[in-house]
Amino acid sequence: MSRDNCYYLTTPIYYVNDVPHIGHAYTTLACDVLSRFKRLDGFDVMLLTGTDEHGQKVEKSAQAAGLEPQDFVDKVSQNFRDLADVMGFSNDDFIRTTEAKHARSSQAIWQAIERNGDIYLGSYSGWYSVRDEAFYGEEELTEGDDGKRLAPSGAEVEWVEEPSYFFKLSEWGDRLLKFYEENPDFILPETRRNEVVSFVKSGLRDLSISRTSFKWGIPVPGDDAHIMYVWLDALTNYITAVGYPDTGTEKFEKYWPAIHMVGKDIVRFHAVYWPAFLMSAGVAPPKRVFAHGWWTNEGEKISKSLGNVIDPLQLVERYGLDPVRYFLMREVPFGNDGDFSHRAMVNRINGDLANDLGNLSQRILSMINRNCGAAVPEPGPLTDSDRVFLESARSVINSVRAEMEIQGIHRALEAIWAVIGDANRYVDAQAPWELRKSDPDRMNTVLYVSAEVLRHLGILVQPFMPGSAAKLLDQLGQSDDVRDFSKLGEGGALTPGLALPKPAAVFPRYVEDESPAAAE
RNA sequence: GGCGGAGUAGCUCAGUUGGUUAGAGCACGGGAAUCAUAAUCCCGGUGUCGGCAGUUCGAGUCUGCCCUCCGCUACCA
Repeated sequence: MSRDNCYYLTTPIYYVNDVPHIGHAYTTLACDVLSRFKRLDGFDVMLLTGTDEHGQKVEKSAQAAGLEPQDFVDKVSQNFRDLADVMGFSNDDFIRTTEAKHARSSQAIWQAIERNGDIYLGSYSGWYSVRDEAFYGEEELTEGDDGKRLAPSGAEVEWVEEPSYFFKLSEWGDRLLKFYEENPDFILPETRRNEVVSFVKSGLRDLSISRTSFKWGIPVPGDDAHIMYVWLDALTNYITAVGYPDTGTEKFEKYWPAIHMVGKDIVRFHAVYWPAFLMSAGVAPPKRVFAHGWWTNEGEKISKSLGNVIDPLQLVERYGLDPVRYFLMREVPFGNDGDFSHRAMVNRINGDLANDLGNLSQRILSMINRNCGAAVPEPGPLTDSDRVFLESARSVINSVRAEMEIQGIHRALEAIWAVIGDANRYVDAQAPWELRKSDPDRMNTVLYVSAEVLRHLGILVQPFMPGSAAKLLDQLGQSDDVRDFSKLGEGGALTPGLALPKPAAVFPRYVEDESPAAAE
């Protein structure tokens, strides 16, 4: 069992054959935000991402590129490390399934499953699509223009008949259902859980877990003619990274089991096959599988053939990193599908960021800068409304924490933004610009309270927008060692007299380029 | 076909175990203010809560039927 103050979160490992797109960025971003939150909250966090580098498709792509598979994957896996860099991801490790330790781990889990009597040799035949890495039934196929048979996805299929090892998944149905029953939050959101439960209830078939038709993979222990089926290989990365098969190590014991973040398309692999593999191998199943939704682009489904794939690097270039991070986490209830549009993006940037939070910090800090000698003012006695306002900012961490615990990322942001709304109302109601002449002491108090709330906001916003939050906290004179959640509340309160730098805009407005050239 | 989810203000969505005049944000209209990134604040909705019927003193919230959309899954020609 993992320790209470440890938090292990994984992204799927990304298939190197893909070019990184918004879906990859979105999954890892959510994990990054959750991880940063936990670190600030005092947890020992391990965030894992990486690349899935085996399989027939990779083998063929390498061949087409005139490269050895290893050289090919070395090259393309770099794309995903570059993405992590641009997006500011804070992953603690980047695993690659071509690493030696992963082959050892995968073979070990195979052997453990085998010892448990859940593997047998049989043979598999059927129509197989290399592109989809899936078998199809005869009736699902259509005929293409050239007479070739096509999968529902449009991919070509070929008749494959080969010996294969099977995992006795059919015998795991009841145990899986019992596990879901005893762990109602194992699969989130609930709608995905329902799907999985009904899938398992409908009866499971044994799972083919090896191939002989290609070589680019991890050999089956004791039978080199076979390589391990790509999903068993891929899923095992989650325990490889914490040291499997050495389960007695500190690393394994404190981190495993993990929370797996996945796209809704791969829920079954994570919520059915994977726990079954693990239980068979005598390893604890994951803590949770959270499946998020997909993005559309300006209302349209995203597809390569439509040519409307969203490149996260371009988004960052156009809107800036933190606005993109904020938008992706705020715009859509996490778990639902959502639509990306330029208009919605600009609304979030100018509304939530520039107007609400950006302008709030600017108005508070510039009043302090101009009227309080550029230093944190000395507060006088607090009024009831001061106290209520301060308390709401100090306690919002409780609801934010509760939401983050169940991956309610958008609701966590809503709670923070409610404080921002309160803050703007507070400043308006107290009108420190009038107090400047009528009651300077009271002005000092109001600005102190405002700045103190702003400090809380800066701290809270860090997981979502690390760069912007840092700028804000810099302007409040907060050193790096006073920015974690233990400093929320009265204990970390601003020290009167602390000199503050000249304020500068943290969230600039997005101004549309109105030039004729931009109108295309 | 089966299972599941959804259908609430122009848009995106909240609405605990059925109970006072159904909410938020955005958008839109009016006003105030001028510390601030032309930012902020206040005020403004006669929404058939998909439709019909029912249970109830009372239903967005429960029951039945129907319509539409989505997801998972099965099968047949």
